[in-house]
Amino acid sequence: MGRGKIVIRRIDNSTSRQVTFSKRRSGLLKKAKELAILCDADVGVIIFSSTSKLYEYSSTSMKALIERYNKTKEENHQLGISTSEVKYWQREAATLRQQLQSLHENHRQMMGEELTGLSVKDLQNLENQLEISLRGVRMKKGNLIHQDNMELYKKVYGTKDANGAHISSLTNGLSVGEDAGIPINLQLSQPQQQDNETPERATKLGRLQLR
Amino acid sequence: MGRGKIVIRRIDNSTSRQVTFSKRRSGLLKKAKELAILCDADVGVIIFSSTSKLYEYSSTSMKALIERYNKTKEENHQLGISTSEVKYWQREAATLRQQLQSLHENHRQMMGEELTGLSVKDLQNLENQLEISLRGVRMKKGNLIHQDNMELYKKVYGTKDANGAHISSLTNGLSVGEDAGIPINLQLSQPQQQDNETPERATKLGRLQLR
DNA sequence: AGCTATTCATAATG
DNA sequence: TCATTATGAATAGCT
Repeated sequence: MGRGKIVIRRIDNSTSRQVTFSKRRSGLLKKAKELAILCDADVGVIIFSSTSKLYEYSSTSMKALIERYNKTKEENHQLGISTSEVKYWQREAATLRQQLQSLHENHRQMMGEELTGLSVKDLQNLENQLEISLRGVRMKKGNLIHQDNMELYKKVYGTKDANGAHISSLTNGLSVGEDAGIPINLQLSQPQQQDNETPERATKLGRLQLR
Repeated sequence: MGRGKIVIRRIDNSTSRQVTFSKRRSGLLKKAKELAILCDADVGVIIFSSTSKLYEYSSTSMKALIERYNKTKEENHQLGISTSEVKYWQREAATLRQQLQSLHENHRQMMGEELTGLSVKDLQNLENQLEISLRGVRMKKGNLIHQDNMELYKKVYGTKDANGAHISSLTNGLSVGEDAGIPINLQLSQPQQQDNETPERATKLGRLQLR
């Protein structure tokens, strides 16, 4: 339909390619409209030019059409595009939220809060765990203080072999039980707030908000 | 183009509408292909017949085309369709995962594990918190045992006023410090595993898997 | 952008 | 649904 037949292959001449694009584009969109009206169909056309400019037509709304398209595809092929992808991430978020909630409840129990609903046995287990934790923490603290002391010792008395009696006397104290009864001789800078001032809630961790 | 001119309006006759749909549909798809090839454009066509059957053409992949379309639209209008919805839920999941990880780390610390990297001050705070928790748990346990005892007492000695000396002697024991030194006289069924058997890790809560 | 000779698409029909 | 054909529409190549 023109002054001569053409073969369907990329038009090399940039200008005539541009011209043809313009003509045929409007032709295509017109045909799409006609089809939609004549045959009561739902038609959508998306065209990106080689320069990435967008042209489109949709008999209803493109959004609705695309969603309909996705839904249809999903049903047929289990081929998930955006819609099912959304579902996937929603499920993911839900799972994570549940885990978070569960862990949060547990955490509150370990903080000594929200203890209602626990049986005596539960409480006993919790108590045992807390004692174990406490021992672990005190042990670690003891180790750390000992290290700090050693380094301080070196600084004060010179860099050579500060081991010997000191180590053994201190390491003895580490298998300790109830209280942090480790002799603190040369503490660096941290003031030991011996006995309970009100500590901030958690060691790390900002506010948690569960939704 | 045909034996006579037609006006563009819905074809009433169902049969000829069907026929026209078939012809024009293939025509439209052909034109779309030609446009894509001739002019180096990215073209997609979606057609739903009046009976909801889907026909489509896309010069590349429809998924890619739709995503490109959405992205372009988003940039222009901030009109978010599926793609941005996916992003929303991805962000949501990422946030939750971070919270979970953070809480999990904190939890491990309260379990006396993963203590490396904490300063002496951190450890001191943790220790204080654990002591507070421990007091809370012991207090609660004491209350619970006392309650159980009272009920048992009632069952054994009759339903009337089992208060008096018993209560005061027990409630005294509740403000206790280091050990769960509450006299247990009449325990119901829970065997008191006095002193530390290995307790299961947490009180509740199954395995946590962070990804 | 227009114009127009041609080709193409398709309405009507069998 | 398929084939044929007359006709109008679309458009390639020019200006």
